[in-house]
Amino acid sequence: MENFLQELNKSQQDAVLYNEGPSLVIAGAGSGKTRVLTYKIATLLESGYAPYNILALTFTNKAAREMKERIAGLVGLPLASRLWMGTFHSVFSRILRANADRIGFTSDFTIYDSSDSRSLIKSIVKDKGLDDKLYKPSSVQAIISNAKNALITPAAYLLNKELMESDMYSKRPLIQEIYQTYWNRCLRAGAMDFDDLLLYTNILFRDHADVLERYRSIFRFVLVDEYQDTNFAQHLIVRQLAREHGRICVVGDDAQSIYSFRGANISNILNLKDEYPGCRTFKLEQNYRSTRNIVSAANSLIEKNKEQIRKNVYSENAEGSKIEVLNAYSDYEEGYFVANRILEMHSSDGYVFNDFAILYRTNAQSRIFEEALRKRSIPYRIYGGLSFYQRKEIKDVISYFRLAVNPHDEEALKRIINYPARGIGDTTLGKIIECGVKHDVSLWQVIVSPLEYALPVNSGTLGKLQKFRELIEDFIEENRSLDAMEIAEIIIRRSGIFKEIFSDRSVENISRQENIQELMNGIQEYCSNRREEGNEHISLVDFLAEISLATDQDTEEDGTSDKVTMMTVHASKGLEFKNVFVVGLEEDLFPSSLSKSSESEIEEERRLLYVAITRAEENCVLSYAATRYRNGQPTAMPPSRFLKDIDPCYLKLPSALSSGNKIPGLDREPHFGKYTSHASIYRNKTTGSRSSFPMWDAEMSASTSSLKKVSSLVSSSTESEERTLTSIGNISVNARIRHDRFGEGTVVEISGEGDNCKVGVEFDQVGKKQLLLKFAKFTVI
DNA sequence: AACCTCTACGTTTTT
DNA sequence: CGTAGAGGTT
Repeated sequence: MENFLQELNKSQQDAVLYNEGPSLVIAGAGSGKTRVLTYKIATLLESGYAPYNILALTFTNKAAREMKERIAGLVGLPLASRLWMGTFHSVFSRILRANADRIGFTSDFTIYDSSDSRSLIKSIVKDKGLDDKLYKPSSVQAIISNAKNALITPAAYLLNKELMESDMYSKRPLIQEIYQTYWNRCLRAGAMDFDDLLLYTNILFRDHADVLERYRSIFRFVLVDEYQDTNFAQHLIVRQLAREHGRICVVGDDAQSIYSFRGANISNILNLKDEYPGCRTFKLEQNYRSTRNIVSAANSLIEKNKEQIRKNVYSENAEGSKIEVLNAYSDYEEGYFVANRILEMHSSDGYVFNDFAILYRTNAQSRIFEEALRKRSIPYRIYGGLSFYQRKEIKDVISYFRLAVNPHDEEALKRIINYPARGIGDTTLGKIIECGVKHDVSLWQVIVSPLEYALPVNSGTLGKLQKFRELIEDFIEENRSLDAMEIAEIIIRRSGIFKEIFSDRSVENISRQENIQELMNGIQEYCSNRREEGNEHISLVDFLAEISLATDQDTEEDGTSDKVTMMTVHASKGLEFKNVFVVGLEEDLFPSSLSKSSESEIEEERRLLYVAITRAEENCVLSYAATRYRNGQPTAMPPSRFLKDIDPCYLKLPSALSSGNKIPGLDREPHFGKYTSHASIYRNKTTGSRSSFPMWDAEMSASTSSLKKVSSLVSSSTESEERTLTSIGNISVNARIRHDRFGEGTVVEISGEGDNCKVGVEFDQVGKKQLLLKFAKFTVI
């Protein structure tokens, strides 16, 4: 134990060693927060706590996994793996499964992801004959989610004057009714959404004193990471578990609170001392991650916020270089600048690609950087966007899994009742739903007893439904005895998915096959991991429970590959990189146009930038573009106000336009001129003439607009029924082309017409390929 | 029921 | 610009 302590500074030691009462650790960015938590848990274990007496809550699976690994390194895996450690959602879903009967569920309940719940809301709005423009499923979903986070049930909603009046004002008086129906249908389907996991935990603890008592005595010590991101429901769960005995340690940084949009409330951490009498506060202020310059720059930014706990984050590392500010004419040029800068630093400063991250405000920005990096052959990986589990073919397979575990699962059933096609169309499904609603039973119950519920369908349809029922019952039966892997294989074969997807090798099916293969590998891996931990029987339920709370952030990356990381700033929290590019620093993007209505929203955006900058260890680059494609339109973008919040003495401003310490564009309005000249660049490209910017010529020759030109010529040639198969559009046999993936090659044949038009190309590197003109991305050279 | 075309729509962040 | 969803067509 002594040697642990030597690796900690004084304030870290104090925080680790004080375990007699409640404590709050305010941990500045890069101050070794995770280290304190892991050592604290190790200390608790040494001082006699059993691992299962310790509850440690995090916000991401990744954070939980990393911490578990580090603790395993200190005390060994057997001990570490028996800690109650995980995200709020995963830990409490476990507890809910164990006590499901107390709250009207079974332990096999399904977890709806946000698209499941949106789809259910949509279906309810439709059933009630409401206008889905007014009752937009996503807005209704947000309202319901907020209510749940505030622990307001449908019944409580009805009694809540404020909410009901607000719905009246927005001309949507029936929201409560939708909420009530949503609630009932989830209950009937045996399903919980993300918010329910926290809400029902609160209900469980509130209504069942014996259960609460039991968990209070099990969790003799409670630790919570990232407390600034807790919402009311989470805060209350923690309070119920820990306030009485007061053995709690909460870690967080108010300066890094960036999730208020989903109900996180900074006052949970700011007011903690009032809730836990005798609470001691420890501040970790030394930053070990970043250079002095980066820390100072970040400090000068966050100082502009009014709401915060004052602290003095400092670094004793090298001074480091200044934060570089890049200004580009356009979003494309921004991508080009960043890609270039990465290559420069890669070749001259000895960095590997893993040392770089590009952080942006919105996922939509990733596209341009992908393109720019791909052109320069810089390897990259993207986090976020649509996750693996959101892909259609994966959701389909998972839906079968879900039904095998819980056939009442409405969303899963709707998804695959006619996939693969078995003649049960929308009309029949509509009748089943109507029938279920009428008798207040699940869709599955209607299918099992169609006569009892007087389902109005003909005998042919009835037969099809019974065949479907037998299929699912077969899965349910097999699932009782088989392992996750075995049942998964059976389901994929007997459901007809295998036949559907693996029968041919068409372009789009190949990627589906790969995805399903990847899913199977995932199950296999999950099973072997669980076996290592000493479980013999690994059921499908367990696997589903795991993946319904997994995000693509959690998919294992092979640490061997050397790639630039791209992700949103939100996703980067808790990570660090040697070199960080924060891009798109423009008004209405960062800060987002949707977060400008109040000062507190602006402050949150400022914290977001603070988080982004403090990810950097050695170099940080901030970039912005004067024009950017927004909704298909090139739009003038003023630089972000945050650029002038950072003390310019920590910045290296763009040389070309830097006059003194001014940020180009901040104090004047030159963009209109630049913007128009840019619009003309775009025009020039489509008409084929050359722009006057050399860099554009070099970089944009393989642009999407020239691709468009090819395909538009192709379709015009089909219109005139032209069948010259030696040339089509501006492609002809013997033409040289460049393909994004396959490199350069020579066209050897042209066949088909219209959308089926194919070109055979002999590539220099990879041999002959048939390219479907409709899809292939290449340019004639 | 599958396929296609057209239009409308939206762009915040995530367990 | 890109997609998703509706609507129409085979």
